[in-house]
Amino acid sequence: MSNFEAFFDYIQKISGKLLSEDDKHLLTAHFKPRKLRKRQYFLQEGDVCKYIGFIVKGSARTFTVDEKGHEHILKLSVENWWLTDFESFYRLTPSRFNIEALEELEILQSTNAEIEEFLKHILAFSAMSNVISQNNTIAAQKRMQAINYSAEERYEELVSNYPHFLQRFPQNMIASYLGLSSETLSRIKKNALK
Amino acid sequence: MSNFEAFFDYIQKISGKLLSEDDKHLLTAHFKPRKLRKRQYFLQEGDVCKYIGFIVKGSARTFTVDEKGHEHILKLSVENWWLTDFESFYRLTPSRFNIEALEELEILQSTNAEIEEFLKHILAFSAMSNVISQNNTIAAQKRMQAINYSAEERYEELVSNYPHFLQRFPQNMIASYLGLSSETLSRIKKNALK
DNA sequence: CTGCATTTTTGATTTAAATCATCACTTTAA
DNA sequence: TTAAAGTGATGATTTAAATCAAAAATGCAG
Repeated sequence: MSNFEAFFDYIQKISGKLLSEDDKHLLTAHFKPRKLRKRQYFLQEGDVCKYIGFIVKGSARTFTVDEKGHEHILKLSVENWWLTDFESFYRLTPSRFNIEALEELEILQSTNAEIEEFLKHILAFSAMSNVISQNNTIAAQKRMQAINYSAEERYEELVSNYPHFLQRFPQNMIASYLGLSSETLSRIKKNALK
Repeated sequence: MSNFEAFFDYIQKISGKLLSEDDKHLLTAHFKPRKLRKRQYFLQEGDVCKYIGFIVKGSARTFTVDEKGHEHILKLSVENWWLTDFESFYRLTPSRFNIEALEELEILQSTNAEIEEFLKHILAFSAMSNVISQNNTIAAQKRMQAINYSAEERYEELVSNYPHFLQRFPQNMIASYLGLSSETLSRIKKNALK
């Protein structure tokens, strides 16, 4: 199934190691293909996030709803990204987040217990996990700096890091992701053209 | 050496695994004790962060200096925390950060190449590394939410997560860590008393 | 204990960004 | 095909927090 080919390529590329035929069979046996329609929820606030999904096609947003009923997007996810609430997934605690498909979404999903097995038995998988952990740690460091950035600076950072997001997601989603009102983002874009 | 006892305890506690005598010898042979005086730099902007340090005693701050010459604290670190710029340390790229001792600082330090060896040969060490990665990923998720928090909310979050920081660090450092001016923090504290 | 540094508090003013309101335009759905 | 909902732009107003300025409190080195 071509879904899995992209997945295998991804693992091999990130880890720098090859998957054996046995590895591939093990992954194919335990990662379940799943489709979600636009607006469908992968995770709802209050539920334990039992699954982690590898995005084959489509996109999703992770968001919270505050006391005033306002939504705040924490993450926008696209192809070849992992989809989960790591805290809830690792610790089996109820999630504070919602994860919703923004477009028709195709994922390969698995459970915590299965992931533990892959880590133990598939060399490329655990190497990939380490690389992703490093990347996450680095991304976290960068994110921490964002507190001190102005609206313009946060926008500029997005433009340079994820330029394709601007085409792919509506402006109000981008604004929410940047922690801005959509009016402010609209004005920033106008000024940026000059 | 009692320095190492605390370090071993930490590894065993976090990993949930025991260190063998061989493991301990390997760690003792490669982690070098080092002392830094107050105000001394562990890392300067522009340098590659060659070391990772485990804090035995004391505290440090990780900060950047912006174009206007203003300092922004990204991280405050205390006993039993790791001290490094992970991006620079993992990727061997010049760092954008400064790391400075805030108090007399005692660490056990090691290099990237040595850490790789520990990960390969010491089961408890690699288990610890995985747990820390999970924690980092979760912390990163939480930090991302901070963008949407008001000054008060960020302060309240600090109070509940790291209450001892308030005793240990001067208020202007806390303010910088929260991304606030020290005047604003002073006013928040006054209001919070009511 | 004393005098100077640093840190914290307090007040007045400015500024960046949110909010509120409206309009135009485009999808989506009935 | 028409209404309804979603999206984006723009202007007026409000608000949270920064900045500027100066006084009080604290901490130390001699």
